[in-house]
Amino acid sequence: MTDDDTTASRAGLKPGKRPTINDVARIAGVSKKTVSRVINQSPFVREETRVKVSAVIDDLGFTPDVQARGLAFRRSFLVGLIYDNPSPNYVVNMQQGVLDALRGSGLELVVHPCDRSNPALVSEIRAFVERQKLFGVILPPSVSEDEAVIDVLRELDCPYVRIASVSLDAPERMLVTNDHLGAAEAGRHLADLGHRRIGFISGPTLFRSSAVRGGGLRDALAERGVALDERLVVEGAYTFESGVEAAKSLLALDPRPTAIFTGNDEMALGVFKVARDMGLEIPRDLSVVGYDDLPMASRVWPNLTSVRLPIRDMGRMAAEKLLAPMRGLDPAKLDQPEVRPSLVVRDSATALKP
Amino acid sequence: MTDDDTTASRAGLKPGKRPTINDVARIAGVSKKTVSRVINQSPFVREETRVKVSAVIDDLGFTPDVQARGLAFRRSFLVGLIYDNPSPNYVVNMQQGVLDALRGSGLELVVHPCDRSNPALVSEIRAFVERQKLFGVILPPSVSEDEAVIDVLRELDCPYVRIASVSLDAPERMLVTNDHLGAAEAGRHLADLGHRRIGFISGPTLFRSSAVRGGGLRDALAERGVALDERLVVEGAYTFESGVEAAKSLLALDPRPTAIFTGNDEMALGVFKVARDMGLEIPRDLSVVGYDDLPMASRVWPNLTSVRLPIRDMGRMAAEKLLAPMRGLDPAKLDQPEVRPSLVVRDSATALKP
DNA sequence: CTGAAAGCGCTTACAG
DNA sequence: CTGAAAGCGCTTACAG
Repeated sequence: MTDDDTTASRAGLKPGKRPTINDVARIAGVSKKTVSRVINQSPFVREETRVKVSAVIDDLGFTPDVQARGLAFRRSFLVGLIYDNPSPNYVVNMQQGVLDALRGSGLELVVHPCDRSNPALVSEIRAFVERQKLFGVILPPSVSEDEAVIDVLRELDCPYVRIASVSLDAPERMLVTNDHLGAAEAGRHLADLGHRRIGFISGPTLFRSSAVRGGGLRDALAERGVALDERLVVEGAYTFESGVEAAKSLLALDPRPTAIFTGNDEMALGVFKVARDMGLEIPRDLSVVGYDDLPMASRVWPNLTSVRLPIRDMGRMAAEKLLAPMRGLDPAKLDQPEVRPSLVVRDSATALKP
Repeated sequence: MTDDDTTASRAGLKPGKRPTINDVARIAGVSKKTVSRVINQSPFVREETRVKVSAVIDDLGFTPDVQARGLAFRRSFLVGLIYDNPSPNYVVNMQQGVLDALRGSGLELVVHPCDRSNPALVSEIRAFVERQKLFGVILPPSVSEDEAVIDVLRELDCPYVRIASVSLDAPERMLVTNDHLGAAEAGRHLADLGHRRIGFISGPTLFRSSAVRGGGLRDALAERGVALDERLVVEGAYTFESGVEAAKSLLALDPRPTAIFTGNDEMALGVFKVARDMGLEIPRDLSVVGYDDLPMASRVWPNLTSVRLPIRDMGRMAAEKLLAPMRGLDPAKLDQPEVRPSLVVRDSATALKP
C-alpha cells in the first residue's frame, strides 16, 4: 500500500500536518460539532452517524488537540501528583500506580514535589494548579493532611483525591490506608513471639500515620494483655539518622527492650546499625520489625520483617477515584477493596528466649 | 487595603476570573499584540511601553494562559522525562535535577516510564510526544541509546537531550557521563590495595555503560600492570538476583577472586548475600566495590565502597541544555562542568593480606 | 515601534 | 438528532 492509498491523501490533507476536527467533519460529511459530540461520547448522536464518524477518525488516525480542547474546556488533561514523602521508593511506586490508572485515558502525569516547611508552599501549589488548570490532583501523605493546601484546591475548583491513614474528607476524595491494622499485625507478631518490653520508634508527629501506627501497636499489645510502656516510645523523623539516635536511647535503657518496632524501614536500619555497634545480634539479642517493606528489607542481613503497604495499588486506586466522574461512575461508590497493609515475616524478629 | 483598592476591581474585572491579555491591554492602553510582545520579550517594544505594560501585568498578577499560548505556538510548555532505568533512586534523583532546572521557567515535568522490550515502545512514545506537543524531552540511559526512539523525536521535530556514557549525538543534544573514569577509579583502588584476581559483574549489554565501565576497569588495571582475566567477567542484569547468580559462579572458582567490582550497587548486595551464605566475611575474605552509591550503600554492613554519579546534577544539566535556546544561549557552548563520577571509599574493600 | 485582522483547533450556547 | 455562529486566550503575518 502506497501513501496515495490512504484516506488522508485521498482527501487532500497536507502531509506532515496532523488532521484536525475540520478534516474529519469534511470527510465524514458532517459538521465539526457532530464530530465533537462523537469525541466526547455525547448520547445525542445517531448510531449510524457515530459509526461513520468513528470510522473516519480511525482511518485518519485523528486525535483531538489537547491544547485546543483544554482552551475550550478551561481545563487541561494533566493530573498532578503533589508529594512530600522523601522516600524514592514510595514516590516511584506511587507514580507507577497513578500511571497504571491513567494509561489509555489520554491524561498525563505531572510531578510536583514540595516541602511543607517552605513558607511559599501554598502559593507555589496555587500557581502550579492555576497555571496548568489541572484535571485533578493526587495527594499522598503528609501533604494530603495540609488543610491550607486543600483550601486552595477547593477555591480553584480543582478535583483532588487525598491519601491518608485517617478519613479527612468526603469518601469520593479520600483513599484511607488502614495503618492501624498494619501496626497491629506487627504488635501481635511481637507479642506472640513472647516479647513484653517492646520499644517503638515513631514517625514525626507531622505525619498522621505516626500516631495511627502507634495506636495500632498499642491496641494490639493490649489485646494480648501487654501494656506499651510509654518510656519505650521515642519520636523519630523517618530517616536513618533519626533511627540511629532513637535506637541509641532505647538500647541504653536497663533493662533494654527485647524488641523494637519502627515507623518505617529506614529507621529500622538505624536500629540495625546501633545494635551492631553495641555487639548485639539481631534477632538473637533484639527483634526488629519495620514498616514499608522497602526493596532493601530483603537485601539486608538479617532480612527485615516489615509491614507492606501496597503503594502502587494505592496510587492506582486514588487515580481511579479521580477519573471516575469522567467515566460516568460515582467515585464514592467505586468498588475498591480496602487498602490493607500486611506483615511480611522474615528473619529480624524471633521468639524471646526465656 | 481592601479589595476595592486593587487595580483589578478598579478596572472592573470579574472577580474569580483570571485576567486575560485583553484586560492587560485595555488597562495599559495598548493593543493585545503589544502585551504579547512584552510577554515574549520581543526587542521591538519601546522601553517606556514595556515598563508600563509590565507594571499592569504585575499589578493584575496576570500570567498567560498556557493552553492558549500552546495552541497558538503549536507547542506545549511541558518537558517529558522518558526513562527505563529501574532504580527508584535513580529516577527520583533525575526528576529532581530536571525540576531544579525548570523552576521559574513556567515549564512542568511530565514523567513517562517505558520498557524497551515492549514492541509498542516507539509508537507509544510517538503518541505521547505528538499529543502533548512537548516542549522537549530528556532521555537517560538506556532509552537514550535507542535510535528508533530518537528517529521519532527528530521526525516530530521535538527537541531532546540524551544522557549517555558515550557521545551519540551532537554536543547540544548530549550529556556525556564519564563512566570510564568512574570504573577506572574503582580499578585503581582495588589494584592499589594489592588485588590481582579481580572479578567483574557487568551490567547488561543493552546498556552502553556496561561496556564502558568494563573498559574503565580493564584500562586502569592494565595501567597498574594487572590483566583483567576475562574468565572473571560475568554479565549481570543490574538486579539483586542477577548479582546473586553472578557471585555464585565467580565465588565457586578455584582460586576465587579476592575482589569483585560490580556494575551497580544492587548487584553488589547480591555479592554480599552469597558471601554471607558461603561464610566469607567482607572485606576480610573478599573486597567488593559497587557503582551508583545508592543511599543503602551507607546503610548496609559493611558500608559499601561505591562509585558515585551526580545523578541530580545530570538531570539539571540536561534540562539546562534543553532550555538554553529559550534563554538565548547556545546549548553546545553551555558552560557545564564535565560529569565526573567519584569513588566513595567505605569499608567493603580492603588491602589484600599476603 | 505599534495595531487590526485572521487563525490556532476545539467547545458552549443557541437554534432548528 | 444536527449545525452555524461565537468564543476560549493567545500568536502569526501583514500593514503602517
